[in-house]
Amino acid sequence: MNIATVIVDVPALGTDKEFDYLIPEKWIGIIETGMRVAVPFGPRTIQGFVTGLKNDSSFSEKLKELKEPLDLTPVLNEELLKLGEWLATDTLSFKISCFQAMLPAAMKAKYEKRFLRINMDDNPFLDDLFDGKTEITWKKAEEQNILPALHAQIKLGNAEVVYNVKSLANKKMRKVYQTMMNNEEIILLVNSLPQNAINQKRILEYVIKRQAIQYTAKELAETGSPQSSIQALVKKGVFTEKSEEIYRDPFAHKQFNRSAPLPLTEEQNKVIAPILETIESENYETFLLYGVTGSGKTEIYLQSIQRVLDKGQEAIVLVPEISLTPQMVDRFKSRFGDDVAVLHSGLSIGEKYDEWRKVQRKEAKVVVGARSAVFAPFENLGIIIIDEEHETSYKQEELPRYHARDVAIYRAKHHHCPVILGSATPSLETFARAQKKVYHQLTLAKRMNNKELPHVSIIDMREEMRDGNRSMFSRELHSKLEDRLEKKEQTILFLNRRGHSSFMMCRDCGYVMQCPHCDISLTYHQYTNEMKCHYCGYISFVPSTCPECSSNHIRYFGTGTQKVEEELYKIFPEARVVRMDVDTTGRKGAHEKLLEHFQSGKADILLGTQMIAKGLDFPNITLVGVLSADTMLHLPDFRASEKTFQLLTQVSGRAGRHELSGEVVIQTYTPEHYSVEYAGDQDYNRFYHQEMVMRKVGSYPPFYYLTLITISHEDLMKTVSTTEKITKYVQSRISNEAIILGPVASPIPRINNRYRYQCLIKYKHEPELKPTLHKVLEHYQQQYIKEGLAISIDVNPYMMM
DNA sequence: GAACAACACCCG
DNA sequence: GGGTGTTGTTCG
Repeated sequence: MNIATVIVDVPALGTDKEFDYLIPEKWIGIIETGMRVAVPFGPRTIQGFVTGLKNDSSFSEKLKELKEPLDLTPVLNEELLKLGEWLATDTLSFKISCFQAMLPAAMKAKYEKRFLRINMDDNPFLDDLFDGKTEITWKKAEEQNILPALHAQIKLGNAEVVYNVKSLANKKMRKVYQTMMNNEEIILLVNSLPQNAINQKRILEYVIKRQAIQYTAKELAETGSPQSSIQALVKKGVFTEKSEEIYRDPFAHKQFNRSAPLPLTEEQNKVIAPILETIESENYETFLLYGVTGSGKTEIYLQSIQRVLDKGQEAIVLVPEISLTPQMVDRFKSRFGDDVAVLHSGLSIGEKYDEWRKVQRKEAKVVVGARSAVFAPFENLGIIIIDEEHETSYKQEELPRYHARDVAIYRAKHHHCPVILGSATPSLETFARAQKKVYHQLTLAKRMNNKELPHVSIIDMREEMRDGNRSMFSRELHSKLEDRLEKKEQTILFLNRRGHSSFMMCRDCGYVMQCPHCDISLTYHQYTNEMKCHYCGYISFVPSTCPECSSNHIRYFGTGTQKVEEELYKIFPEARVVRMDVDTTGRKGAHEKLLEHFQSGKADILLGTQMIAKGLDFPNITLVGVLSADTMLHLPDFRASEKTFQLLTQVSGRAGRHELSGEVVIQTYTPEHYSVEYAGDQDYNRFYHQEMVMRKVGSYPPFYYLTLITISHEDLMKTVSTTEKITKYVQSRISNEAIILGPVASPIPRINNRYRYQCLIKYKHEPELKPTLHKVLEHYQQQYIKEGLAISIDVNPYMMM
């Protein structure tokens, strides 16, 4: 086996294939499938993944030798390599992008270009160019404007360019000092030291006191002695100096109280039985764990995982990014201790890398993390759990556009283990599959403490308006807020800002400030006092008079959290409000701090957007107010009703989870809409049936699969004509059963001066579709990429914009 | 994606 | 001729 097949780090269609490389003699037997290697590629050296080993190549020319391995052990096992290939075909992405998506960001290659001086003769000009050294980085040369001069020297044979592949990953190391001396020897040494060597003496006294075999640099430094005296002792042979890898521990400052399994209710016992059976019999099966909020889903997860661990297997738990609050992590850490690795975007690149390495080295058995944690490199998986299964954050919007649920099921089939999809409001796709017995449905209908679900009142804001109430708080919400403030109970106010955020409009002529590069209105940001485009980042001043008609009746509309906060202070000056949105939670850890502040009772009202809808479980919350339930309802998205229902149900579930019972007030302009009405009744079943009718009529999932093709280009005509051509071509290659919508302009027809057209394909079974789309990409990518034509294909899209 | 060869163009 | 900018090809 002296030839390696390699997928190289060039995300392009022409390079999305295996390249053969000779393995140099000294690496034979060391280089394995799944390792990262540095390979020469054209004139450069780049990173690649070894996908296989073989003895002969069909490549007709002479093979190049690969340069060196970048790992000691493979970073991708056979399963993950196969998964990557499948993912690439399934989502129409490049293999290299899929491999990279499976690994922590720290493993992405960093490339470095340097000039090396070859001619060492006395040459003042060369000395000057290289600043007296033997090499200079490309970056430095560029800054100093000496690139042309260096190129000239390369031609003369006085210098050359070397390419380096560096791993972004840096293991955190620390110095440790070991001593082989016993007490007597040390005392002898202390006595032989000169009088003034107090620092060395102090260290040795510490050593005698501690009697440890090894000391960290930090420990020795704490004796108050400088680094130089430690080095002096190393020289004298007291210590041997070593480096060892340490893990960055994001939870180092935290104490986790060990928790024991809780006794299960009768209902929970019924539900967990088939899961445990599947774990025992090592079969693949997908379960839908459908349970209302507070019904004890997490305990089911924990005890299922316990069984998996008892069998010596491993577990993956996916949670939506937003709910990776300490609360969730706490529950897993306190049950499974150091067996848990946590992977989420709040960690630094290095921290993520360390958590990943814990898994790779089998030091962790349970991974709790967001979407990408589904790729955790376990080899003996016993269960995959996806909590809040309906969350759209499980779909990655960038390449590769995969859905964690699909990956989970793929991996579970490979490992013969169960997948649990947990939700109080399952996605229609999942629930429909459970109804069809594709998934095994398990239901938890009762809340654990037998608390009743909170009472929900739906307020028609049109009526409030008619009765002369122009405030954003209905009379009912107002009086309930007053009541809670008096009783010192807590309230959550939820503002569904997605849909329309605050924009400027002239009351006289109706002018709305638009982004000059995108067909979207600018959003007003109070904290910076700017008008900002959410798509291209364009920033403009805030007009004081209307640019169209010069009227000074230009005002901002839509309700931002800041505006609600101001209003709250006006009505309830004594209320202590915590505001949570992108502005107040930007900094790392801010999220947790605000929640802690609220939890400890230092605030009366928690005001926020989406991010407060999930996972919060505070005993003193007795009122939940939704300020405008229907802003999302009018988005051009067939899932708008589903999302509205889910969100309203989720927020309502925040109230009265403990001793105190709760109330929910939902304010809306469309109380008659079924998603609002059924959310008010907390009636998932009726919502499901109504929504399924709508989906059937519209030929949407779960009745049809979708694939969305979006074409964008600076020139409108080019965009339209290309979309037309592609649509026609696709139509000619697939059956009449499929429905093709388009070409039509995208919901946002222009972003960053690029026009956007799209074509939506609805289908049930089209084996030719993916090959056809691949051909489309091949055809156009080659032909048009230089003109700036962009084609994006999203299989099972969640964002229709 | 990036390097480079091939090509076109311009210089006055 | 030579410098400069653009385009197309290729990478094992």
